[in-house]
Amino acid sequence: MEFDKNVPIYIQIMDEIKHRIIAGTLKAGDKVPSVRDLADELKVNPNTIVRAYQELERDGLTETRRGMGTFIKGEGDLRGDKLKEEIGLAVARAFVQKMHDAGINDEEIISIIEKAIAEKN
Amino acid sequence: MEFDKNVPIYIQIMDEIKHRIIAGTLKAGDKVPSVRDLADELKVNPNTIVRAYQELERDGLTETRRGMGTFIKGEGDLRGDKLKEEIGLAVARAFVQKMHDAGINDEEIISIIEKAIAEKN
Amino acid sequence: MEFDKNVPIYIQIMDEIKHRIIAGTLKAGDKVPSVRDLADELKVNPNTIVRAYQELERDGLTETRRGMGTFIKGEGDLRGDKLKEEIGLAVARAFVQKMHDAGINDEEIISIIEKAIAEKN
Amino acid sequence: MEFDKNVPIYIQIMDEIKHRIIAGTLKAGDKVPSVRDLADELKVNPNTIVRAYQELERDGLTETRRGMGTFIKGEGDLRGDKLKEEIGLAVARAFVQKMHDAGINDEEIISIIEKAIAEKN
DNA sequence: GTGGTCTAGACCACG
DNA sequence: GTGGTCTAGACCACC
Repeated sequence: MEFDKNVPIYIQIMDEIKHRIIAGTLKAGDKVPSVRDLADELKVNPNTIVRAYQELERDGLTETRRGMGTFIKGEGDLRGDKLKEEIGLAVARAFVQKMHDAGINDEEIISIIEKAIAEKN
Repeated sequence: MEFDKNVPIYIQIMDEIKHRIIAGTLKAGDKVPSVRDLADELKVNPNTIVRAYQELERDGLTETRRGMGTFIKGEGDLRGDKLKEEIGLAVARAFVQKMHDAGINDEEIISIIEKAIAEKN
Repeated sequence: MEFDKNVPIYIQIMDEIKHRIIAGTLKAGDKVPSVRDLADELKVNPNTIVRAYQELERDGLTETRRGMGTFIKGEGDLRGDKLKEEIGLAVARAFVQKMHDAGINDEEIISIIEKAIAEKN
Repeated sequence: MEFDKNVPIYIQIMDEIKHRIIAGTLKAGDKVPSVRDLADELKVNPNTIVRAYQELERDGLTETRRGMGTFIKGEGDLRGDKLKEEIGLAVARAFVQKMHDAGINDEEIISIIEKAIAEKN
């Protein structure tokens, strides 16, 4: 895993975990790597991992059991699909707001998005 | 004007200027407020305004004429519409990237955007 | 049984035993569940149960008889009522201290408590 | 300021700030000492102060303005009295719950509290 | 073994 | 000057 140096590493680790939940690689009840193991693997300081895990817990995505490790929290409705929807919608709302602020109207938004997508492929 | 504390104030000021150009409040040749005036108006450190103006100039949107102030640069194609397109596309590109990272595919992007728009109205 | 993750599990298990004594479910001379049984029941590491039992014994609430198990110790004054009083007073002392620290005076404490009680019913 | 070594220093710092808000020593809009200054004063690592301030912000009690410092956030209703009430009630709720769990009824709670208060004075 | 906290000291962007 | 992040390494309680 490579880090974008413009965004805090702990945020990128959180994102990675979220992506894995969405992708289904991590499911409710699964154990996440221990702080030390992941720190070694990512060549990152353990404190950085701790912080990422703590923030994930604050977000209600994981649960830590003392002395046992950190686990994906998934009581029924926090499955990948739900999370994907949540994240996606939150990001989309911010995006639409930004576009409106820039004086771009709804139809223009759609057409610009399509342009951006076409461009990427 | 209220600032989003997650993004540098000078960036937000740059955005504000751009929005005014798009909206037509500021047109090519117009004089932008003096550093001191704008600092007072926005209750912000003058240095912050200076930096915003410097970056706007670097972006080719303004030009400073010695002893006269800072002006909107308007040589032909830097009119509002062009700028609007430019900003919009840049924001859209970042947005599409973020959605892809989250495992959301192209059709889903469109549908989520439509949902976000509908929700706002 | 669900655990409050801010307090050690072995403490919570001790509390549970104490509550059972107060409630009368466990009486002097009764045998406490075996370490293995309780560990299974509570889905907890056996070491944790061992520690809870050790501390209960240190507190004089139980005694272990070699090869026979752990029993509620009941010599005269360690009946439920006495224990209830003891626990209650200890908890109350800590509570009053915390409220004083927060700048809440004695009358306010009583009135807040009454509010909290009313709220619960 | 002396620290109780059983509770995290950053929590104790948070409590201290809360107490000062309740006492009126810190009012809405006031600037809290800079991270470095407070770290020097308390002979504590700056990171510890940073964490305390960040958690206070998460709790909505303070606001940090980039490059300017950390300030008490107080839009109308988060004055000392309100906070006092909030903290007090939260603590009281937990206390009442604990007492009920221990099989102590409402009247007993009041009488025990009075005993604990009398004992302190 | 696990996570939680702290120190010491560094570098960065922002105002 | 300010806060934000990170590393390196330590100690602790808990399971």
